[in-house]
Amino acid sequence: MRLSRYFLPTLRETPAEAEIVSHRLMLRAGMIRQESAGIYAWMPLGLKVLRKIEQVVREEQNRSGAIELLMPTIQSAELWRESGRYDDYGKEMLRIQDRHERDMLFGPTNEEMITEIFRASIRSYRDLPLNLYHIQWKFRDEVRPRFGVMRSREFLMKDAYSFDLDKEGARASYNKMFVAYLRTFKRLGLTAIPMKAESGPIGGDMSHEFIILADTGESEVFCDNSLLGLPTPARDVDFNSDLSPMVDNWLSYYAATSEMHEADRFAAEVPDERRVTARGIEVGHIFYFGTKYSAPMGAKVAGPDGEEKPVHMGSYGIGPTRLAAAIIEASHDDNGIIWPASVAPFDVGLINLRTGDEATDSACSKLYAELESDGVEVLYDDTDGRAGAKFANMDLIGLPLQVVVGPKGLAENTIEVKTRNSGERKSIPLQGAAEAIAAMVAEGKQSLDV
RNA sequence: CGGGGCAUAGCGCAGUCUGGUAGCGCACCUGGUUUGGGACCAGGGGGUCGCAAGUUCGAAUCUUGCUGCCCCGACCA
Repeated sequence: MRLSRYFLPTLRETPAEAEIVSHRLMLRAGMIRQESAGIYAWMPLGLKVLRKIEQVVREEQNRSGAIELLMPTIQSAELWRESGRYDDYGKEMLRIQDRHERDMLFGPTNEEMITEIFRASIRSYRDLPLNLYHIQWKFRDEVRPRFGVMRSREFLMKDAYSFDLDKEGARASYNKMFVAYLRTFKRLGLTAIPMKAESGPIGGDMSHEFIILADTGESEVFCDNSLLGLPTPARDVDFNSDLSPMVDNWLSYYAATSEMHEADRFAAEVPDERRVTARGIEVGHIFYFGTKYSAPMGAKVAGPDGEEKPVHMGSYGIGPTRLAAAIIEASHDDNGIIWPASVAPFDVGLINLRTGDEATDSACSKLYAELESDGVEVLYDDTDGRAGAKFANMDLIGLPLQVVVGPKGLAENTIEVKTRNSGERKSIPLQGAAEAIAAMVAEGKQSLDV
């Protein structure tokens, strides 16, 4: 993409309302624009990031055996009256009426709808287990939205719903999501720690929040330092095998949010030097809720014995919009964003230091074409701005590699490559530059492609 | 929902107390000089001063009402 033809409204100054660093940087980098309290438009650069996050989430959901569908944003109140939640949900639910004065709502979540879809088609345990997910916009009318897309009213959520004949089956489904989540966050360049969470009215031990550590996190968390170094489940993990040893290993270390924290246990179980007390951002939440919806809504299947029973369900959420902000919280410096390779809106920022200079223009054009044909996504700054402004802008939007082409280097047949993450620059020969850069891009991506 | 604050050009702000031609920096447009870490000179465009009523000869400024937004707390992916 040529910057001169792109829509990238960056800001040199920080809008006054932005409190935390991710919000500031997202506004300055022209990723988002607030349209109303807690409601944001995603500008081209932000959308590219969002789509890449979605794609990683999607790939790992699919790998685990979950199946994608797409449910509507607007739901009928009728469904929610069946489960009893229409009255329970409170003001967070945005209620609307259509022209026939039917009660509708903008979905804050989809348990009722997915249960309705399930019960319409599935009758037998032979069709289980089943895990259906979608990535769809949600609306929760938060009392006080804040921190940009970190806590917005409208947000994108991947929500998966598992269906099993019994609790044992549900636990296996739960473990699949547990492992898929570990892989998902790792691929996004994050270290997410599963922490025991409020399990709600069902009780039991099957509810975990996935938390990343960041100074601006909203809640205080406590965990064993050992968790930070645990290996991520491998790409070829067999999701049909018994995953409980793997999951149990993760759960054998102490980790809890402040609501679930037990100071005595923490002190007793975790040696002094391994105790971590930090702030955390919740980026995922998984839980089992049994027959909470299937029973009242009549989602039943026949078991091997021919007897019909309500299915056991779980739900599993990840917020891609929140993740975009969370990744920035975890990865930035004074100059701007530092995107992990897996979600960077472009792989390479190509900077032409002297537009209008024939040699520089043609070297850039050639490099640009070669990289693009190699499948490298390039944002080519072909504008006639000054060097300093171009560097600053490129640092701000945080592309992993910056390729700098100017008359000085070209005089010696070299160009410069800067790694955003380390700040390291090196000159490479113009000859074969595209191949060398493509290799660096591939290497960067591979490091996250666990 | 309780407490606090803000609303003046795309962004950051001054002007409001003490009513009298709506300003500054950045950004934008034109021309020129520049060009390896946010250049310089000259010229220029852009505002129902959040909305509505009121007071006044005259309101960004005073009064009242409304709306939007932000922050702190309680609640949530």
